[in-house]
Amino acid sequence: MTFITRNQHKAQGQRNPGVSPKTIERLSVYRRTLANLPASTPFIYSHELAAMCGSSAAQVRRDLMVIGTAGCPSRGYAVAELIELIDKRFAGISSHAVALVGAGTLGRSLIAYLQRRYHRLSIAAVFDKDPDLTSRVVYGIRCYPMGELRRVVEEQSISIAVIALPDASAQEVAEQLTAAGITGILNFAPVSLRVPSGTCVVDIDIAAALDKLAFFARTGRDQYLREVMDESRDKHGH
Amino acid sequence: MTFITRNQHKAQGQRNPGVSPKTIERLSVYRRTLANLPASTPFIYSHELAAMCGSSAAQVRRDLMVIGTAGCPSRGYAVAELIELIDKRFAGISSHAVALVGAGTLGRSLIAYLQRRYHRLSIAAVFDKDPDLTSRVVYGIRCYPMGELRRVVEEQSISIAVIALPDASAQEVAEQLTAAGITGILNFAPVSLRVPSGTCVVDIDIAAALDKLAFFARTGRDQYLREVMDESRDKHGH
DNA sequence: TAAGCCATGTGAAATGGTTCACAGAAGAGC
DNA sequence: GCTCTTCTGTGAACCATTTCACATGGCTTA
Ligand SMILES: NC(=O)c1ccc[n+]([C@@H]2O[C@H](COP(=O)([O-])OP(=O)(O)OC[C@H]3O[C@@H](n4cnc5c(N)ncnc54)[C@H](O)[C@@H]3O)[C@@H](O)[C@H]2O)c1
Ligand SMILES: NC(=O)c1ccc[n+]([C@@H]2O[C@H](COP(=O)([O-])OP(=O)(O)OC[C@H]3O[C@@H](n4cnc5c(N)ncnc54)[C@H](O)[C@@H]3O)[C@@H](O)[C@H]2O)c1
Repeated sequence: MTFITRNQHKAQGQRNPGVSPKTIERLSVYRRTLANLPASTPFIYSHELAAMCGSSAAQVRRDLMVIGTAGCPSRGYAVAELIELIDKRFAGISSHAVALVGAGTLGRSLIAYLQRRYHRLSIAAVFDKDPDLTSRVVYGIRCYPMGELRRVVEEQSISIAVIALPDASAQEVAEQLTAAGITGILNFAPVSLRVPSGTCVVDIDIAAALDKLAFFARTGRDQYLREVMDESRDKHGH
Repeated sequence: MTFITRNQHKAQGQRNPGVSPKTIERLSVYRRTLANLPASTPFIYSHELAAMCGSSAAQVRRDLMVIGTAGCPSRGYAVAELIELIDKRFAGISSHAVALVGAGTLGRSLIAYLQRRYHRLSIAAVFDKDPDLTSRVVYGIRCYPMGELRRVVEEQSISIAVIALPDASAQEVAEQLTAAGITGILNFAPVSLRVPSGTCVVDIDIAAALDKLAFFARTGRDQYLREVMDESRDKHGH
């Protein structure tokens, strides 16, 4: 959930010609959904995957084009092969080690979550300035003082960091991170980070998400009417 | 951070003719940014606000059109007036009380966050099935057993809920919520919720956000342009 | 009062993303 | 083997969002 949208997203380099962020996000969801499938489902149709992911069949097929699809009519896609192809598309290049900065309420919650449920990337190190936390082990991960950031990031070839800091510290720490070689930041602080070219920021703004929800999820029955009216025009293919 | 994108978002009713979700999200960010401005800044230019929010001047002006702008050349926008206009656009919508379901690791973190830093909407009640948690007060908010959901939601006119539950329980609880009258759900579980028409779901998918980051934040210096991606897509019911 | 400057508000163009619609391929039934 | 059905892969149409570009008008300076 983010919002920042500077005027980038240009060339995206030669490396990934025109793969849209939306597609990448959905591929991540497809990957997770496929991995949770029981072994009794070796094949899947685009419309089935779409239903499971809240997407549309055409959208799924279009997304799968970027991984070089090999679906077969009258059978669909081979689940195992699909997972492999998605992984290949995501593979390589950046290291899989992630740094987390800020072991407060949110930070600890994220450690618990990512350690437990997520396997492509994992938190390799936690940093905090609070001496009560540093040099301890938080949810099984070593928490370092900020002074060690550069060293640990370099030693472990970390290129991605998560910011879970008080708003006022976020910009300052973002600068330390990029100076240490971080090229991707997942930012939970509701501030707009200014980072050098070449660094990628993804913001997760929970307050803005709630506002959006409040705006669109109006109460009352005229809402209901609206949806019903929409459905007359809503084909919802397959 | 989400992904789901059924074919809704049509007319959006007569009430909000064609206000895009992106615009609403950015208005929320503008609102917060303006509110944090020192009193010594009574006026602001679109390009200044854009810089603070990581947007562009044209984007800001375009967004502000939906609130009926009253900027003045050579002075910019009156900050107080802008906040008031944004509030008016958001106002009258749904009740400002939010229910949180699931007082686990993430749930408690969210309570702390929303109580402390966010003022437009606030958590009015927490629900959990764990008897150790219910009937207690968590971070200053009463935690009810699930059986009281319908009663409390009705009594307090709650229309928005946050789901912070184990993945396996999310769908089942989403159904209880809509049955109780909830029309908007902020969903942190990485599952695609199926909800009746008229219910709006906003997903926050942290794993997908990290994958997206890993994909675009490749290491190396051939990436010249900063990449910023966005956002959440919302889904109304089927 | 006039001239220069600069920012707003907004059509219009550009870009990005989704859906449509159909050709072609593969299995099922006969 | 032929036909029927149903799905994939994809150009093209469609829709949404962003950016451009400029007419307009307020403020300042002289
Ligand atoms: N708690 C949530 O659920 C939640 C949700 C959304 C967004 N956020 C945002 O996430 C951020 C963190 O929230 P939180 O609730 O975890 O805050 P917190 O105060 O609980 O934790 C912040 C941590 O950062 C550490 N810290 C502070 N300054 C630092 C610095 N300069 N360098 C290194 N470490 C430093 C502190 O020691 C503390 O451990 C905030 O910006 C908040 O707005 C939080
Ligand atoms: N922890 C995080 O930072 C984080 C981040 C992103 C997403 N998530 C997702 O958020 C969800 C919750 O994560 P968590 O770490 O807080 O889990 P958790 O296990 O710590 O908490 C879950 C809570 O839900 C309650 N619960 C379980 N089933 C219930 C039911 N049927 N009705 C009512 N309450 C019920 C449990 O008693 C528990 O208190 C998960 O889907 C997780 O994938 C968590």
